[in-house]
Amino acid sequence: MDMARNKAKKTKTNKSRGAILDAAAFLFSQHGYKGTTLRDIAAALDMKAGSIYYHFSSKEELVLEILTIGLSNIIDTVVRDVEALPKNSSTKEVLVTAAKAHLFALLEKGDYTSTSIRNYGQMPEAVQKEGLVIRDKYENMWRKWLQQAQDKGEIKKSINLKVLRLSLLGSFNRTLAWYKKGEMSVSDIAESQVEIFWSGIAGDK
Amino acid sequence: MDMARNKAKKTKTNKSRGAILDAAAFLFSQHGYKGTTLRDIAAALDMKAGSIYYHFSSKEELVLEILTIGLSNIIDTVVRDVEALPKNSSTKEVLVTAAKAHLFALLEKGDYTSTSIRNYGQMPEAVQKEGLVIRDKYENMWRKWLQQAQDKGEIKKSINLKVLRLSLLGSFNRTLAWYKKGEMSVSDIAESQVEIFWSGIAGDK
DNA sequence: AATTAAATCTAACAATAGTTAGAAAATTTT
DNA sequence: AAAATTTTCTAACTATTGTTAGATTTAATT
Repeated sequence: MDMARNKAKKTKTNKSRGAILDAAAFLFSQHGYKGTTLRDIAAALDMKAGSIYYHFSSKEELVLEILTIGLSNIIDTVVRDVEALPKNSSTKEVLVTAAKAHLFALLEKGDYTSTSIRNYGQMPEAVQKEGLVIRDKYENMWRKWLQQAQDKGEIKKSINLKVLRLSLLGSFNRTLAWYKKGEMSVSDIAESQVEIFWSGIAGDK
Repeated sequence: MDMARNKAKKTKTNKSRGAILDAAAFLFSQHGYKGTTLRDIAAALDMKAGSIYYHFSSKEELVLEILTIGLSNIIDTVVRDVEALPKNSSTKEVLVTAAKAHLFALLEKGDYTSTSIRNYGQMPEAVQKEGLVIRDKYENMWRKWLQQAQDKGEIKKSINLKVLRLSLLGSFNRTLAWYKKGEMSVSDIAESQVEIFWSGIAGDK
């Protein structure tokens, strides 16, 4: 009957919806998608499993949203920080900035990103497909940066860019497996990693 | 009654026991531990789930054996190849050799190793614990090699060895996620990766 | 060929999973 | 405060899971 009415319904839904996402991201990152039940997630919030269905229509929808948030967060952070650099920044500066941004997003909002990066295999196919799309977009950015740097002579011609890109992102992402809060700062880790890739490790003797 | 008799019972058991391990490793690596059912594994071999219990006493025992095989395979291969080098080999030679051995083990017996390296979280605690023991042993080898190389001046003093070790192994292991048979050879990937770490990527301009 | 042992199957059990419909409680709006 | 709406709970259903005991088949040994 009445058509224009429910536009900006300030549904207070968003409170526990966010709480559910957080709890689910944490548990997924800890025990995997299949290893986490809706009852586990509900219990972490003093709720019952059935209640989750008021906010999400399925377990799959829940994990899809976590995946999207996790991956987008990395991309957005990296893009923002890199674009904020002066136009004439050196490749190394870009690398350090991107590395720091990537690691910050990865290790701070860690529950979302690690859910996204590990355990592809156990997720429903539709979710995997969506993840690939986002990841490809991100990898293409890196592909472009590295190619431009090599064209300008700031990266040796002899370097295989595919191996480089995958080694870089591989060692960034693997940080998830060993990073412990309080030991080394995210910033130091990023600088250390870029320094290794940039200058190599060979001694002078 | 008769005591010494069943010493080397050439039980023909070993045939389908191995087949079960192979099928399980493949499925685990593809869909994760929790995402693979005993019925899936049996079906892949035209068997029924119950039959698996003639060879293994539980799903946990099955995955534990796969994990042990996968990790030990990497360690054994790497140790064998590195120890076969002449005593006076350079650090870079050691690195290239170790990288190749690691990647070969990782990518050839890939089902076992990738089951072992991904998806820790979903495995039973006892299995995780065992995996950590083996992994620590391996990481300690690398720790030793890198430390000696730095002491001898073959790796810059300024390099943080912890970050280096984890970056190296991280990018090796991440190869699992992108390696495709037929594109780049395992050998080339290993050499490429070591070259990047060894000499860095900085151009001369 | 008969007997023994090895391997698989059948058929079920109990536990747990995602999911759902409707009742109950909590919150917001009037 | 009454009414309407939003949120959570209850309680169940169905499918699937790891697992088991016993019957059955296949292979090895005598």
